[in-house]
Amino acid sequence: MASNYFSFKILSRDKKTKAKTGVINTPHGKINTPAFVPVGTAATIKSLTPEEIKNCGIEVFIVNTYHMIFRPGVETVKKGDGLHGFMNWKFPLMTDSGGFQAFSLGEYGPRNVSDKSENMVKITDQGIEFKSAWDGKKIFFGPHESILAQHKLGADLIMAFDECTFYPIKKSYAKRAMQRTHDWAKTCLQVKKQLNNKQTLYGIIQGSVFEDLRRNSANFFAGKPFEGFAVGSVANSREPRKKVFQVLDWTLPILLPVNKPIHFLGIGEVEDIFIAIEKGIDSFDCVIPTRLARMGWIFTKSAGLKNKFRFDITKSRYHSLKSPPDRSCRCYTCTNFTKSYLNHLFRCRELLGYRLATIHNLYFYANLMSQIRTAIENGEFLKLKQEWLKV
RNA sequence: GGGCUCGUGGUGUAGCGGUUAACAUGUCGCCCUGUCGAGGCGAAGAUCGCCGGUUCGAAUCCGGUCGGGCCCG
Repeated sequence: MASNYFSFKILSRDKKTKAKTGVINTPHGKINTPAFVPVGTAATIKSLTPEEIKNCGIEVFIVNTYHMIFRPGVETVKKGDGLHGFMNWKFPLMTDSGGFQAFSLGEYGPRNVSDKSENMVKITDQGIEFKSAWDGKKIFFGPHESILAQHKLGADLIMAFDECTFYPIKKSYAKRAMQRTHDWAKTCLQVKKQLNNKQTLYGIIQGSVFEDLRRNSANFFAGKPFEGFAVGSVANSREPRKKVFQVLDWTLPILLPVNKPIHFLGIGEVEDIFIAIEKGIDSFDCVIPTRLARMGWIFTKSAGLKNKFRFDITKSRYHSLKSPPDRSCRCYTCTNFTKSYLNHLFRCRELLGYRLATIHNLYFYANLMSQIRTAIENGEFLKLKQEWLKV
């Protein structure tokens, strides 16, 4: 175990925006920010080895606590020397609290708009009762359980247990969920202290799409001894796109003066990354590059904003094209294979197709973040943003 | 020369007397933002080789014909 624990240093600030570069130091090495954090749900970035992940330029990824609880079980991971040893990933890691699964695994039912919980996921002031996605067994999961599980998993950066809300939502319910999240946050801090835990704990700001609630939540977390902040329940609950960034406008002015790293949960599209960095965000996690890779979507700058910077390699028009997936890319995939070959692999559902597309997309995201960092350092963030987002 | 089989959307098949002919794949389109996801949804596409007959009704039964395959001489 390395001796240097967490620190966050801001290295440069853009003069015209809130964009900044920095370094998060962890016991497993540093993370350059702004950073993109890919998702390795089940203790793997699907289809890639740790070496391949690293070679894409990825410095950190996030594993899902909820999934580890059921398979293989946190004790098993702990016996395997924590996630780092279990996966043989020697670099920084993040874990999610498990709270998000109340949203992602629950039925999109009545709870959307009412205060009543009538789902297979039952939420109380104590925590969340989950019905296992694998065998239907019910388990209870609260702030205490979440921190304890994340403690055993041993990631460098961990998340406070929160309630991720649906949209649309009644304000009364959003307020209640936020208050619960605050109560749970306090419990998380207590449990962490009791465990003499040295992991870096992020508090998660909630409050849905309501300005006063979000400000309330940001103020609450700004005054608590969390090492970092995360903004939750924004991009994945069907909130109108406009609201997603309004939430940052409401909360970041409160959080930024505290000089702690700020993570934007679930954010992902290229355009969204530029907008969020401009407002002061330091890191993001998102399934987009990896999940879409398995669906045959290849990211390229040349596809442009209107195509969300990607194209579908499975289309018949790529059947015989001998050019690389992305001409301007220097990743392993693009320097060794053609569009035609990837098209073939996807049509045959060959495993290598998923792997090569994932490698490319992660490289694309890591490279994008690197370009953004350099631009911020050179005072050219807005220039780079405009170059990418021009229509 | 004789016998047996098969012929259904681009491709491979199911249906073997009765609603708008089913499925897979392919084509085209849409979707995916703290991963239930090595996907999901949708559209187009066949007058069931051809001709005739039986029947209220035939892709389905019968006869002929053309084409493919197999077997016996």
